[in-house]
Amino acid sequence: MASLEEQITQRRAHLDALVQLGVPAYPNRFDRRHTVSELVQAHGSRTGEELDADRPETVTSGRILGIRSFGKANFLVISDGLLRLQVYIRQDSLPALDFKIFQLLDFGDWVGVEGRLFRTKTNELTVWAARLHFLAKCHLPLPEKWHGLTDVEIRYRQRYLDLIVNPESRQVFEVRSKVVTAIREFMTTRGYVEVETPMMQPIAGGALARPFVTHHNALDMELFLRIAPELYLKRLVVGGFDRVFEINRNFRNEGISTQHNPEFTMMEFYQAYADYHQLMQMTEELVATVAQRVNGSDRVLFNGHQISLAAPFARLSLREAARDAASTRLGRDVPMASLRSRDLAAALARELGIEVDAGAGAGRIATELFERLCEDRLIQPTFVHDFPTEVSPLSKQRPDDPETVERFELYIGGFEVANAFSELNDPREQRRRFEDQLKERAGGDAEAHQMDEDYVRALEYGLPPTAGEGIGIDRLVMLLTGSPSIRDVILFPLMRHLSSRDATDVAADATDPSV
RNA sequence: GACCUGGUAGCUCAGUGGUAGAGCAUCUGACUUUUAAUCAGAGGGUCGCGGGUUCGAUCCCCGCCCGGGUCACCA
Repeated sequence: MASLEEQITQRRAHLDALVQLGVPAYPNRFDRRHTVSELVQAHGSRTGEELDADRPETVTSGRILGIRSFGKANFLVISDGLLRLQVYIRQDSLPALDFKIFQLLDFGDWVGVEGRLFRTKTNELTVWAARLHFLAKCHLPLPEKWHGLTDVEIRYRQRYLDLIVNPESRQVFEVRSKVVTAIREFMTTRGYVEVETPMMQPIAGGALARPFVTHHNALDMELFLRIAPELYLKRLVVGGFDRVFEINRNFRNEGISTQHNPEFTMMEFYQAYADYHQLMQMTEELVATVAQRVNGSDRVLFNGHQISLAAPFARLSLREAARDAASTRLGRDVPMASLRSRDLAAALARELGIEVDAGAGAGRIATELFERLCEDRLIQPTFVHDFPTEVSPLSKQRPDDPETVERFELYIGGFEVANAFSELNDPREQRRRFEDQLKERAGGDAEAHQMDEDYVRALEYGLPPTAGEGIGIDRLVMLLTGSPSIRDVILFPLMRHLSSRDATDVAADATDPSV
């Protein structure tokens, strides 16, 4: 007996046998006193003598990840998903029924255990079971206990399996949760109010990206999944929420890569009376605080790089970065003026072998040069600031240079982690910027911004001086967990459909009682 | 979208133009402090799917499906 079907049949037979013994197949509750993790944390450092002195009793539970059987003496390894604990099953220490239950258990089953803690001869912390309770059946064989599950496709499609057998995967998502908690606390203690704004929007605004389209039946209305919460959050600042933030998903209908998932989590926040300089400072503080909080260190190892997340971060102007990189590449001094004139910039791009859109102005070309020449080299945290106005339709210009806006992006590990700017709050200038975007849209740029009349109207009521920022949570978690792919920090990353036969899934057949 | 690369037992992986292999898991037996338990035995496969070449294909060729990576595009 060994094929998958046979193993499933065997496991079901074990469950049927339990029912024959009068054991409930699916009991409704189990009153556990301690989790496995609590027991390990409370007693993991205590000696056998100490345990024998006060004989701590417990009622605990978990999934069986190991069975070692010696006939009348047996060991289980149970896990609460985080830590593991051994259980000693001795035939003459248990009621006869409980021992029969033990004999019908399979790897992966859920059990409850009552007993006292002790240490075995090999000094392993162990529960000496006085009672054993059956809690739920695992009908399917688990991946191997030693190598775990390494097939990334199964790890992503069936994350539950990954979590059962790969503790390091569980750890990543524990860290992710702590990151969100730490950020939320960081923000709320600074007086930011957490809000929720629409994810279904009639105009997908606030970023330059292609949206997903959906439809509301009763209203017969086309809607877009949001690409950013930005315009709604700023409406709230107009309404008097002078510090707001939101942590939730954005959706962008674009390519997938190690750094891009179609839905991703962003923390976006707005602060009235602040400008982008203050946000740089706050961002340094936030990143270092969160790192300390979740890892106990502001240093991380990412893709083989030791990265220091301690403030202050490097600061680099976008055009200077592009000019310096271009100079190095060409072996001559490229004058800054080359990035300010459309014709000179286009010639420079040609010289560097970088293609740019025919309609691109000097600002877009300079940005393109930066992205192509500099971006992936920014391993240590770096604020790249002062973006061209042309690529920043919602940002406020520098008073001394209208071609440049007060905007920065934070790069760590070679990719963008945050994007922030002083918010454009002049409604007439905003309308003009939207109109420029409409021209680009008419020219075929599907990512150009649409006109949002209500947003302009909100600005007409008056947005105080405000700075805002978006921080990519997935990417921050990648850095803090050393995960090279965004799919490793998203519980259920988007995957293609399997064929209908495969998607039916052997498991579905196996657990269907009608089969 | 282009290129590179992978898909063999429940899992981790070998392998070959001539009836398909290991370890773990499974099943049978032994074993009252083991821990990747051990020992003895047994079973388990549409070699991703579909064509082609061949006396014969898991292997060679073509197409497709599903992953992973690099680039392009984006955040």
